[in-house]
Amino acid sequence: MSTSDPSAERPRENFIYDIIDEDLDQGTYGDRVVTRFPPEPNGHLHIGHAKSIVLNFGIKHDYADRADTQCHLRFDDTNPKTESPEYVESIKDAVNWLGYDWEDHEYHASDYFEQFYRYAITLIKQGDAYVDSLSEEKIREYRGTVDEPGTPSPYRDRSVEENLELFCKMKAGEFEDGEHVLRAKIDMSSPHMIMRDPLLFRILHAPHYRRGDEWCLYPMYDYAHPLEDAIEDVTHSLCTLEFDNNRRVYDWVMEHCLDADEIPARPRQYEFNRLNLGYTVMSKTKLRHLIEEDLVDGWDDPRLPTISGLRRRGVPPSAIRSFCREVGVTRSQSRVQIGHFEHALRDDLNPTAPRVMAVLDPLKVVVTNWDEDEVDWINANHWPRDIDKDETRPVPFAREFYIERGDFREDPPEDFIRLAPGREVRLRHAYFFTCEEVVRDEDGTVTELRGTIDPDTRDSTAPDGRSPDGTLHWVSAAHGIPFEARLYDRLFGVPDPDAREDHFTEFLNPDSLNVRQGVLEPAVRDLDTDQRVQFERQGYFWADPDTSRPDALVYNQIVPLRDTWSGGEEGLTQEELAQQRREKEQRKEEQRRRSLEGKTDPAEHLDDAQRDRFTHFHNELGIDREDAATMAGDDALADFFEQALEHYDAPEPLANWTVNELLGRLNDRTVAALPLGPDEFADLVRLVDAEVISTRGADEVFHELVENGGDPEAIVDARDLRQVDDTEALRPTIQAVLGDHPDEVARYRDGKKGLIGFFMGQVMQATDGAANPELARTLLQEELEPAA
RNA sequence: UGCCCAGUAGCUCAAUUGGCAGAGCGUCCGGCUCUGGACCGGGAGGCUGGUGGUUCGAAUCCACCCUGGGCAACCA
Repeated sequence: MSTSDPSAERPRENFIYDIIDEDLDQGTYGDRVVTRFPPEPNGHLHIGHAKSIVLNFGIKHDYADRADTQCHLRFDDTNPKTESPEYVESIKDAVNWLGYDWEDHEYHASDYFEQFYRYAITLIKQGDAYVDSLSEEKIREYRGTVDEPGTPSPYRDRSVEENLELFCKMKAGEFEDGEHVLRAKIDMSSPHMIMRDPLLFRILHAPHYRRGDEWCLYPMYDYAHPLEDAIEDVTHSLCTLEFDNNRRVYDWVMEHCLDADEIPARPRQYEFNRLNLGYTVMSKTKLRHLIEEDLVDGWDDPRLPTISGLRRRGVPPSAIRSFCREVGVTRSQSRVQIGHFEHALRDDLNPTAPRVMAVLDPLKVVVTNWDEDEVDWINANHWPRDIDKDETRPVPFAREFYIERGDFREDPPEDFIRLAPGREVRLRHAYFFTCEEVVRDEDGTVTELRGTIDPDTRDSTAPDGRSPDGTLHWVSAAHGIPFEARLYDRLFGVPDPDAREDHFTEFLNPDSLNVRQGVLEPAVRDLDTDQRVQFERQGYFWADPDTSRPDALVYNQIVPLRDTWSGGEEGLTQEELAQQRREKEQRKEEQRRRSLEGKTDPAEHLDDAQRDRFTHFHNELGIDREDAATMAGDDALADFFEQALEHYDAPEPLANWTVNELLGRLNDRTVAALPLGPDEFADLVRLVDAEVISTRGADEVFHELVENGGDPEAIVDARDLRQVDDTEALRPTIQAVLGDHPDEVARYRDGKKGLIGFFMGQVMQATDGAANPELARTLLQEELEPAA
């Protein structure tokens, strides 16, 4: 489905939708869902931005029936050196064209400068920020490296008063660029480089395109962005994967700038994978390079992935939207095949582009059994049979017409089903034609074909039922309109021009633009000039909005038709597929070998005290090396384990639970922060050990303990989780489950044995995890295979 | 030798949070009296990166390893 209305398109599930669903359920933000698209106005938008636009505005549309939704267009204009109003206009134009409306939610970060400043004052007063007077170089030096901690700046401990005074002077313009900066006071030894006292403000004596010379103090992204989101009450702040690290500062700024009561409903940042398209480049600098070096014709060159380029090429906005919804929004980096994009274009254009005939590389054909003056006006349908539309146009057939030069071969290969000497083909919408004579010039080049039509085949069928394999498009020589066709191919010859050692321009495809002088059937004159059409058997085209004139038509190829005959450009051949499979197999084998080689002793990295503990766990308690090392390597965890051991002396099950279950639920917390202590933990393990509860039941109890604490046995009683070991008590439940799922039972008996898991799940659910799993499994098998 | 993220069909992604490994694209075969392309039907394709562990049951939890990517701008 493709329409001009973005809200009519179906949403595609992704993890961000899951998060929003969850927040709506929990009421985290009440019924609000507010997203934003935050470009910096320092360049033109491309298809990668479109993915973000479609995601953010798509959420606004998709949740409109369930929530109070908004999507803000925010210009993140905090760097006066690179930004300009022309870019603002170009971006607004692009978002509009894509079909989205930000209503009255157009914002500029530069409008928030006063608030950024006030928040900074707050941070200074709290002791969370300080003015640093180190040089740019020194700051870098002091920051350390990835494996060496940074060292604090000598200015780090300036008094609040001094900081305040200095910061005011910075704003007042009393210093030169780079003399001072404002930094957050976080942790110079953090393993996360980004947390080593990130810069908040720098001095920049540069006029801002909106604020003029009002400010000489400009905020950094890491400081400004969270505040922009907070100021606008954004709920879900979506950005690309490379901002993953920045989320730490994002959260820090929120926690330290906002009031306590604002924190629960504060904006949160989520990262998704950016769009990487094959055979093109997408970075601003690379695009700019192509334009400045005149390697393409400007930002709107139809070969470029820019919005303006795609627009000029003729790509409909609805096709871009559906493409962006089809590509995955995930956290795994990926490169999307250009074929996917082309498929999305064809899918969109197929039901909307009327068919016409055009010959791009004309070869003249003369019908010897047709009168010179006779013209047969044929009523030809604009639409193929599978499209539910019925509009026709008159197409003139006369003695001389053009066909595609490539549709004729003098000595055709085996599977060639087009025209050759002595062969008969079907002329689209017209007669069967047989080639009888080939005319050449002195160079031997074919200049003309001569032959005859069968007058009894005007409606494309023959009275004797014969049916040629090939169908050719054609255009009457006397009626055809000469025109220029511009065929575009991928800009680069390799899928990853930006990821190679050589400069990316080395890989430019010299044939990315191919200009042809063709002839067009006259009925196109009756179509709107901006109507996208299909030239039959060739592709989708539209008149170039910049250069096409009524007396000199120029058509851009939007996308060619899929071509299974001439060796697919996008699809892979069987051999290529097999090759790819082999390569993958080899990669796996290699990885397997290396991963085995790289194995280390789990106790290797322990310090002396930890090693003693490890020895104790392993040798005296009989815990296996890996688990013993895992616990010994985490002092708090080991303490917890030992305390639990005092309460219930069963080393092995306790170790299993500590490592496999407890560690899994811990995430970033330490055991000390949990609402359950070692005694309760030990009690839980005892209950499982004594088979009072099943592991599944224990899982539920454990979940409750981790969330709210409490007494394990009390929870078991309250939830009635005591394990059911009684065959007669369990059998009815099992029979009920089987009775509720007759289809699955049939499929199981048919051989789909994997369904045993499904039945187990049902039984465990029905009993809230109380059923003894082994018994349940046995009984299920008994019931499912009665005769056995 | 740090920290973070990700590895599921050839490709892009799913998998109701521990319970049937699926979809789209591509590919192959068949159908369609008029596009070699559109449309319809069907097939093949998987050791879920690896090894061990926890569990009645693991793509999912734990440990270690392997592979790829990101992070050390007074850019965003």
